Amino acid sequence: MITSPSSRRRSERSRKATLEAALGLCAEKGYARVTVEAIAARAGVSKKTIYRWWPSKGAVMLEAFTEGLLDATPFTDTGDIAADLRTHICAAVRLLSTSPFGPAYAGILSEVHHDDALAKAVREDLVEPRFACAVERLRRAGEQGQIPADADLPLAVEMLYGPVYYRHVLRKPPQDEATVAALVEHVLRSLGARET
Amino acid sequence: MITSPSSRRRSERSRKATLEAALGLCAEKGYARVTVEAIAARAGVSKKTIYRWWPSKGAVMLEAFTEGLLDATPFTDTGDIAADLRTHICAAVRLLSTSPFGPAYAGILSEVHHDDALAKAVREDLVEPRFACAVERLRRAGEQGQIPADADLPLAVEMLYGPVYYRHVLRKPPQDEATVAALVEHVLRSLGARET
Amino acid sequence: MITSPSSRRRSERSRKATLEAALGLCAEKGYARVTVEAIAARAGVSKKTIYRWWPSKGAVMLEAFTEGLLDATPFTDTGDIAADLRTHICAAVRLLSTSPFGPAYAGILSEVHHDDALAKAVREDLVEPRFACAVERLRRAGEQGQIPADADLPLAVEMLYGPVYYRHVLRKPPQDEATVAALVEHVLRSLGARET
Amino acid sequence: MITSPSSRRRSERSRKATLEAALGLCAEKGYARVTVEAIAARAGVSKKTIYRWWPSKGAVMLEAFTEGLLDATPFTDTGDIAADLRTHICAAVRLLSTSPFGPAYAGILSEVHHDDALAKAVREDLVEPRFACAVERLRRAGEQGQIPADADLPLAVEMLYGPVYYRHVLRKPPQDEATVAALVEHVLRSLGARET
DNA sequence: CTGTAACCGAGACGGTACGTCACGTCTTGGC
DNA sequence: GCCAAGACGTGACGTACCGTCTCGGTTACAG
Repeated sequence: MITSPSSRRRSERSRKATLEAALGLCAEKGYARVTVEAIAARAGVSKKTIYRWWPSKGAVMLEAFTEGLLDATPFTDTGDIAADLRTHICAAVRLLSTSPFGPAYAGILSEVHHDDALAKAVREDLVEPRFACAVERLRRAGEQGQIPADADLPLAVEMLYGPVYYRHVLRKPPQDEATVAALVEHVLRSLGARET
Repeated sequence: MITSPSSRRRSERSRKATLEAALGLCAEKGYARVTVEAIAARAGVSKKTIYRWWPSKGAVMLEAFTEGLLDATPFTDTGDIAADLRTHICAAVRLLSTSPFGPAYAGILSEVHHDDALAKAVREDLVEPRFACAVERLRRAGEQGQIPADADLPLAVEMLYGPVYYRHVLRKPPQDEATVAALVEHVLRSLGARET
Repeated sequence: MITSPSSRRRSERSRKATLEAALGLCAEKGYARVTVEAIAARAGVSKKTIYRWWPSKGAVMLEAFTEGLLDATPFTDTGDIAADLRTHICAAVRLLSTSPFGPAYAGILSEVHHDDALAKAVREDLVEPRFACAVERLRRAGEQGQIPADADLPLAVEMLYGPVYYRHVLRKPPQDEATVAALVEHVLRSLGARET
Repeated sequence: MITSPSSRRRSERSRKATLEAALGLCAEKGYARVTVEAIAARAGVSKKTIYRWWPSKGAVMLEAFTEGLLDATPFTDTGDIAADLRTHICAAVRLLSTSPFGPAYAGILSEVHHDDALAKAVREDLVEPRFACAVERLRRAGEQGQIPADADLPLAVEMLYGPVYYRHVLRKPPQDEATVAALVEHVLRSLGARET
């Protein structure tokens, strides 16, 4: 984690209020217009306290975003790889279409380019675990014979997530369910999966 | 264009110097640490002049980036759709791996989320024209029977560009040529193209 | 004069419009808020033209003020020195209470401290001629026996004008007629004049 | 005072450094060329801090000037009204001839015309207290029979200060001691004082 | 009676300073 | 002994004018 995970002395009240204020302000004024000053003021917390526990606004937002993210996009295994991928990608798209999570993640990504620690935290705490989950789910599909054993699974995952990021960072309208379904179908077909 | 494209009286010298300074500073200190003040100082141009012709730092960078982009990633038509896509995507990946263009584009994308005018300019002047070129190239491939006539071409283009954006915004290592080749092959296969 | 006195080619229309705009703006927004840009815009004249004929805003204002001043505060000689001084001082006080002349003169004085040319122009074109007139009027009064022959006339003039400047620069309420009358009477008495 | 006189948290170090820098720069480059930026830079203080405690450059200068003024021009009471007035006026003239106080006060006066708060502060904190002192000193002289009981004391004070302001704002050479002596003598005589 | 040169309006230009904002650090005093 | 409150130095923001400088267009003398 980018934040020191805990301290006996850390005030949970301050932590909660800070994260809540951060997301709230993000929803109201957009990520870029949120300042540490404003978060502190809204949370009734001093700037010093924020800087004590997080290195930057991005880190606050990442923690807030992550807390909101985890249950929103579960990886299920119903035995139907296409359906599971559709479910997962749809959930991700839906989350990114939702305020404040969409703007928050966009903002976090925008800081990734000049904040090495944040970049590391995003990749290690957020992206790679879920990437690995997706690969793992495909691997099981391979074991079940739904896709060839030698399929290039990381490439497939990139082909799934890529268009989601593409639309999000360019602020294009997010995929609807049919588009997600087509995407999943194409990706599976590109791996040489049997048609469903 | 986000800038009024011309004014008889506009000083070409100032324009050139500004764009050059913007890219130079971006290479040296990173997009986020470039300020309009610094661009003005380096270019020997007044801040007022920059604000007269561009609404924001992002707009300056976009113009500079666009000028550098256009010849770097041409769309060729050699008759071999796979080869042409490889060529194009490789060029794009290579440009994004190159300072100052990679950082510049990442920075531009980071402003897209809070700058509507810039978002519009990026989409209309940069993304959509090239997206359309790619679709058009695929359409011709369809006419030549290299891919099915009813293929979902926009989806294919998103599957091509998506992973490039995905890696770029997450600061993952860019694709190498083999990965690009695999990507292109998978996308074509997902469309139902005859194997080459 | 601080301005080059004339040129055959000089546009009288521009000159008039400039002076008028300067006084008008001074009345509306106060001397300090008047800018050369605004004068030029209001007068329908280019900044270049203003700078061609006047070295500074203060010089424009001085010319405008002087044109308005000269007939406003004549030196009469009715044979009664006390009455004539009252008339003159009252006229001066009244002019300085009048927009835009009061603010304009206050503004000019405020520039005198950092503009040597303007200081010289104010003294030579405005202050000293009128100072000399006052001394001369007192000298004639001395010849007529209204005040002693050896009176310190410059000191007397300073005692007359001084309080007017004092109130003006401190933005105290200007003298009313009775106060002017008392002032004149005191000054004459201080010179050893016979009581009237 | 134009400034809130105190705040428990205000840094005395910053306040001192600011006032000192303001006077120093005023001496070196003249009031008009002093900028808040330069004061901040020289004092090692942030502009924000200056604007937190003073509303304008003029207010800074006024505080600096006032601190320097108070002991420079005391009102003594030796029992000899003429001598005391000479002493006081000479001290004032001398202060106004001294850098940076002369330029500073001239500059302050120049802002009085477009800054109502400053005008009020100058009058209330600077001019009127001293004016009242002078009237009071004259009143005691009246009690002692040095001047008539019904003399117009405020008018007398204006006749004393007026010429000092007159010369100062017009940048005429300041009065020498003999001129001050003559002025005082004339003013007292104008009140009907017994000759000394 | 027609060049041609000065003047004109317009406004872009390189600058300086403005007054504001947010940063991240530091200090104080109350709980 | 922790924390809110907020002052502090720093530095960039976007704006306003400065005074200089081209631009074309117009005007009015001089050849």
